[in-house]
Formats: sequence, structure tokens, C-alpha cells
Amino acid sequence: MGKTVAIKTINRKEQIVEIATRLFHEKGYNATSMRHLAEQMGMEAASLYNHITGKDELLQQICFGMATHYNAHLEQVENEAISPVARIEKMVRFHIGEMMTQFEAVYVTNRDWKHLKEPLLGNFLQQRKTYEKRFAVLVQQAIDAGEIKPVHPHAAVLTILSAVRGIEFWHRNPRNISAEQIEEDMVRILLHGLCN
Amino acid sequence: MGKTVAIKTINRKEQIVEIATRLFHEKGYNATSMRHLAEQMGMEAASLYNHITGKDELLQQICFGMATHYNAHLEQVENEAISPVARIEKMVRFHIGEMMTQFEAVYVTNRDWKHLKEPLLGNFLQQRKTYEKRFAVLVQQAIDAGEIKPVHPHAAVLTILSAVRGIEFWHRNPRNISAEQIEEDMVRILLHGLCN
DNA sequence: AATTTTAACTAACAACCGTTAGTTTTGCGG
DNA sequence: CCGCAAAACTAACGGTTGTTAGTTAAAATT
Repeated sequence: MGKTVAIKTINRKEQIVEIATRLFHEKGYNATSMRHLAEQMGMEAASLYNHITGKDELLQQICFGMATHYNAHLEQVENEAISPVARIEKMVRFHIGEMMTQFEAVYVTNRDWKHLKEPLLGNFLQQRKTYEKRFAVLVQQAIDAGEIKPVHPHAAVLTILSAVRGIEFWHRNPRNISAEQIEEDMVRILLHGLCN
Repeated sequence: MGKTVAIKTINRKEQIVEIATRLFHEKGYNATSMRHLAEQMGMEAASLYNHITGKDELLQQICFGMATHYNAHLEQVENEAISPVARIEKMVRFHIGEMMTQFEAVYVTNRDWKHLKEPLLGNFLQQRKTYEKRFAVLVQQAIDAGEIKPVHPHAAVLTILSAVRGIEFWHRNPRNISAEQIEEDMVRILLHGLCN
């Protein structure tokens, strides 16, 4: 087995996942059929199975790809030598950035993770839970340092993570506001509040 | 046609919508079958069609029910004689309250509106757009009054609306934080920011 | 009491689903 | 140029989907 062949296969698979991400975003996981996906790939539905084991694997690739990506960044932020509140700002900006550049994958992960099958569903939820907990630790450290208000850390994490999801609305008509401005405004609101 | 008959039918229909809301929330619109819905109603799938015209109508009832409910409240807030920033706080607390009490219907509306069929889909999006615009006007008025920071009004609205969606995470394990605390923390973060 | 309406039922249809089996084409390594 | 594996194809299977047709039992109206 030559390298080229193996690489080609991987690229083809990645291409399928890419298009699946787009279709899942447009129609949702259940409403996207293998036949429609194949059509967008320019092949027959059965041919997809030369590259993937099944529809499940596509969702799995998307969701767990995002999860490991998130975890990697979190670990990096945890080990950075900056103030606690700067860490939180980095997290906020990271999530905003993901929403800008990996929009469809983030969207699908947020929306369709429920269709993961066990035991992957449990695995995913576990990862999400620990992610939120580690994020909450960062918030707690900022509270202990007296840098932010003594809110419930988990409430802060949930507010941040979901506020960032608001960019999905912006993504529908990106011409009204620039990406930079929405990022600055969102960071400003979350860190310093709307009120003067 | 006597009153009782009409009322009875309406109640039965409302009951179907209620259970459909629960199932749509659990499994999603496409993954919920009419047979499963009928099973939960204690009847056969075909019998549902004595009360509703089709699966579409169920989603329609949920989404447009929420939309008109939102619009009614917005109009009420617009006409209240309070300060602009107080209006915004009312809006925030209203959406948090809806997320607490009407959780499943809000969740389904946020998640499954894409499966509305034209021309209802267009109608729904139009309503959502004007809702956001009217909400943005409230923000603009608060800016003009010098009560809040000069952020882009639409960015503020999107941040608020999606931050509130974070309660759906909280809803999974409500024992960690009380409803009151998460409401207060969320209002505090959005209006006054995390930072001291 | 007779009649009409409501709301349940059984049976079935046509369409589509994810997936498999078996076969043919393609393209690179030797 | 031959051989072989990768990757496409056609055909089909079993299952599920939303929905309709036709029927029957119960309830309300006259």
C-alpha cells in the first residue's frame, strides 16, 4: 500500500465529512440523507461506504473533532502565565473565533450531539461536563484573585458559552456588523456589562 | 355544534401539542415519529389526524405560539413608563423566565424552526427579524439616554438572547444552582459585566 | 328514539431511509 | 503491460416514515 493511496483516501474521507458538516448544518442530522450527501459528493450513496463505516461516523467525526479541539485549547490556556481574568478573556475570544471560522462544525455540534449513539453520547457528555468544570475553575480563580464579581462560576461559564452562540444569528447577515466589532462588543458586554 | 364538543376537541389538540413539545425536545422534530407520538397519547397514529392536519401543524403551533407570546410581551414593555435600561432588564428577565417555565417549547422553537415549511418558514424568520429590531431599538434608546455603553445595538440583542439560552445547560442538572441565583447572576453579568 | 357528528380503529400505500452484496471501472506499482 | 487494490457502480433488502381510505363505536344533537 503506497502512501499516495492512503493519503488520497484520507482526503476523500475528510472531504465527505466537510460536505456532511455543511448539509447537517443546513438541514439537520436526521433530515440529511446519505443519498443527498452522495449527490453533493458526485457519487452514489453506496460508494460512501468505501470511506466511512456509516452515517454515525460522520456526526462522530464532527462532534469529537470539536471536543478535542476545545480541550487542547483549554489546556493551553490553563498553562499560560497570565492573570486569571486574562485567561477568561482568552477563552471568550477563542470561542468567538471558532464561531467565526468553524461555524458550521460548531453549530452542528451544539445542535445535533443528541443524535450520537451510546456509548459515544455518554463519552461526549462527559467531556463536555469536565470542560465546563475546568472552565469554571478558571472563573473561580479570577474570583479568588478579586478580579471579577463573586458570581456562581458555572453560571458564568454557561452565560459565556451560550452568549457566543449568538454569533450564529449574526452569521445570517454578516454585512450589518463587522466580525471585529461584534467580537469587541461581545467581550465588552460579558466582561464589563452593558451598563455604564 | 355545542360548546362542549368544540372545547373538548381543542383540549385534545392542545394535549397533542403538549406531548409533541416534550417529544420534539427529547428527540428532535425529525426523529419523532407520529407513531411514537400516538403511543404516548394512548392511541393509534392515524387517529391523530382527527385533531391535526399533519406533523407540520404541531411544529407550527409550537413556534408561532412562542412568537406571538414574545411579541405580546415586547409590546407591553415598549409601552411601560420606565427608564430605557429598566426596559432592557425586563426583557432579560422575561426571557430567563420563559426559559424556566416554558423550557421545552422555547428549546424546540430555537432548535427546530428550520423544519417549518414555506411560507411559514419565511413568516417565522420575518417575525424574528422584526422582534430583534424592536429589541435593538430599546437598546439604542438606552444608549441615547447615556445609560449603557455605546455598543452595536444588534450585537447586544444577540448576546442577550443567546446568553439566556445557556439556561438549557442548567436545566440538565438544576440542583447545583437555584433558579433565582442563576437569574441574578445572568442579569448581573449581562448588565454589569464579570469584571469588578 | 332517530340521526348526525366525533373520534377512535385496522389496513395499507407510496416514498424514503441506512445499509449490504456483488460487480465493474479506474489508476497506480511492478 | 499486467496485476491488484481502491473506489466507483447497480440492485436490492428490510424497515420506517407520514399519511389516507374505509369502518366502527360512542357521544351529542334534534
